[in-house]
Amino acid sequence: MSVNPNIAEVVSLMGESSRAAILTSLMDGRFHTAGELAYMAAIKPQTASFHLAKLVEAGCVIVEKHGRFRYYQLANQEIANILETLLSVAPPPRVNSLMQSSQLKAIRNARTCYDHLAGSLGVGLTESMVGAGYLEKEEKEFKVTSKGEQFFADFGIDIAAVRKKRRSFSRACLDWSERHHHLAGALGEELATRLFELEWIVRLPKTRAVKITEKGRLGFREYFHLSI
Amino acid sequence: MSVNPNIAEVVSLMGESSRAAILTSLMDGRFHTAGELAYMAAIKPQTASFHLAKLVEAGCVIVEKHGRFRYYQLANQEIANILETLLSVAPPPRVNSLMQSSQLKAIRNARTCYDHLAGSLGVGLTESMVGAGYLEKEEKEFKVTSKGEQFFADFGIDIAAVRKKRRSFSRACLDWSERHHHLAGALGEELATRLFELEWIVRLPKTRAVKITEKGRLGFREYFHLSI
DNA sequence: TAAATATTTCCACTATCATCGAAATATAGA
DNA sequence: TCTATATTTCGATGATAGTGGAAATATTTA
Repeated sequence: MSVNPNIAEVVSLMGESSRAAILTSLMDGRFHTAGELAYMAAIKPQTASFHLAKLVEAGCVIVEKHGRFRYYQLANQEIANILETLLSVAPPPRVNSLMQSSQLKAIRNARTCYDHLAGSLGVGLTESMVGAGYLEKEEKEFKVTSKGEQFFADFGIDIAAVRKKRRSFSRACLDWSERHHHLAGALGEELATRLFELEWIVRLPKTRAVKITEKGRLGFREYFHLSI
Repeated sequence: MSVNPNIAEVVSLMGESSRAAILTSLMDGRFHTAGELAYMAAIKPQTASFHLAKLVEAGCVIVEKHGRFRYYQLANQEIANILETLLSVAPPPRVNSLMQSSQLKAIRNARTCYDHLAGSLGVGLTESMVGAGYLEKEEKEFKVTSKGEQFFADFGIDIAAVRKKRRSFSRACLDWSERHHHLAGALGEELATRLFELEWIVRLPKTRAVKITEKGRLGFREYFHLSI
């Protein structure tokens, strides 16, 4: 229906537990099939389908059809932002088991936030780059210094190409677990992509937590002076 | 799953129209009786009571009993912030009458945000004090300079006493209508209180808009170089 | 063509919940 | 003590909406 998401509608939609579970699952920024989302929200596929239709209708979620699968994803970064904000507002999850406790630890430690990195790692990287003079914190974004331009180039990221993308270049995103800002926007995405490419981090199954590899541990120490 | 904070719980409370009306009424930062809130939300007292109990239970609202009255207030500044954010997210109110249009103008011009000033006046005052070197903008708060200490003392505000309060001293709060930061926290509250005391501003009935008096117009020009 | 899988549509059931009348409780004032 | 007022509790009602069974649709694979 409407191309632009009606944000008020979005908020009321997120108030329902099953939809909230679906959206939270989508916060990893990846595509998920309807069946996966149904499983993750612990509801039947029909019910998930019902909710997903509403979410698509409201512009919260987009869908791509590939064969008999339908892949769902958050519609855009703005939706992810609202969700992230609401996550920071919501009470911390109840910990019922050791399993959950370690999952929670993992997700606080390093996770994807839609398309960029968040958690302790995301904030740590960002602060390291600010400390090194590669980035400068401004009101709502990070400015890349000339020293930073060089750094990103060395790191294999083409700043000029990233700037051309039709989205905000280097937004500051508030981290719910750390309560600090981390790098988001096109540059944040590019950095995350590069780190996956370098295999410094790998995705963990069934969660948006990411794991820092041994290669990554060394890399983060050398390039970002982060001891993991 | 369920290692993520439960966003549904908090959001669903605010997503219901009667509760939203109650909370919006409470955004003026004052205490209101249950009856007042019922009237403002256009529901029967029983219904308001039902909603208020939920809001208290969830920690959104606090209540104080005085005689046969129960005075309700927003629980804390954080709740006010969330509401302020959701208001900024919601579509602008439809203007059905000239009356509403002027009310909207008034509320954009100068209003209370829980306990401090917001709107054009709140942002204007803050920027004036930053420009004059009384405040310095930091990440999430404003620092009072030594020049500022003197200014506030002259203005009748005891900075040392304000610092002692068990709350954040001088937070920066994002303004939904102006999209700029304004002074909040204990100092923001104290400033607003002082301005009411000086009768530079007065509360308007049934709204959180405030009116700038003639005395205020002169005062804001002289002390803050604001032409109203 | 047939079978299996992914997903949706249709439909009926059910639980939830906002609402409000009636009654109960609490307090102030006369 | 009696009355008026403020508010809550109880109980009933009605509407909304999440849910999942059954069946339809679409697509892949054998």
